[in-house]
Amino acid sequence: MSAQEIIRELHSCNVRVTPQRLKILSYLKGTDTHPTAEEIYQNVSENCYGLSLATVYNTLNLLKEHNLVLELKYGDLASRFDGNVMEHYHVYCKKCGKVSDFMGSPVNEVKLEAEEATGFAIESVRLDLYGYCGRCQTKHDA
Amino acid sequence: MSAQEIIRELHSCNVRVTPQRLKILSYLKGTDTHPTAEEIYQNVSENCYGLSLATVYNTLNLLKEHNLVLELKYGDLASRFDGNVMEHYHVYCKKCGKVSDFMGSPVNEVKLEAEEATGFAIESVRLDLYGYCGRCQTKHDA
DNA sequence: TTAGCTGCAAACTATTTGCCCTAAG
DNA sequence: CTTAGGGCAAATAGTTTGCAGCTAA
Repeated sequence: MSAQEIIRELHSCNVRVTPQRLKILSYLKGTDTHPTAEEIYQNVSENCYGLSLATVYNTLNLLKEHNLVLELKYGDLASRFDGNVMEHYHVYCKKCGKVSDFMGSPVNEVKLEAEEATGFAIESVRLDLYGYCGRCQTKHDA
Repeated sequence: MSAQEIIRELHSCNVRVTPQRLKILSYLKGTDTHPTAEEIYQNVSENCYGLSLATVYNTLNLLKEHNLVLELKYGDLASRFDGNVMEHYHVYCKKCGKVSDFMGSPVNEVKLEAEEATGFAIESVRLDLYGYCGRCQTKHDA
């Protein structure tokens, strides 16, 4: 995703474009490692002199509100962020903490069931699968 | 679920039975409100004089490790806990924060797809649906 | 008897906020 | 030129931990 496209995305949300926001969002759109705020800060700082961690948090909250990024909370401490906002799911390794994306069959039926059963109007879904990644499977001592 | 049954559950995990643990687990098994640690503390304190919040946290962590309770983290700050550990899903109201249980079709196919696509060995699933509860649907200003 | 638990308070960590200045529009 | 945003440091909130006395087994 080019810088121009990202600028357009920000404009379309009536969000003022700043170098910090541009770089943070670009970074997130260009990785699939689901970094934490701290990791984003480390990486983006490299070409954004003087960037502060508070700005990273503020920016992530802003982007989140406009559905430009996803926040993923796992059992561990720091939230992880995902620049891919298309419906997709995640697998989480209980041993090493690795998070991988996974495109699965949409779970629309479940959405409908939920609306009927609970009376909620469902807008979005989050599906996480917990287990052990290939690397950790052999050596995991439950 | 009777106190006797809860004691048996704790024993079967080689967990020492204390009044605090008994009361916290009983409370969680007997509610479907997905309380936070603070709420558990408030409620259990009423008939457990001198209970401390740290004990609530320690106990919840212990129960979690033994899969006797589930921890649910949402966008808001405090984790919520669920004493129902059978596979079921949750709907979360983006307006008022209410969390309801929902028994849906098991998503086993998705589990298999994920194992094939990612090479992970999947052990458990968490499916959350986000939207607006009946009460909040009429008055939500997106 | 004794390993493990509790309560308390202090520590810790992720995240948020207030203030002042800079920069986007 | 005007107002939102950035940087910094201090504040906050949820959660964890160290320690000393207590208790379940």
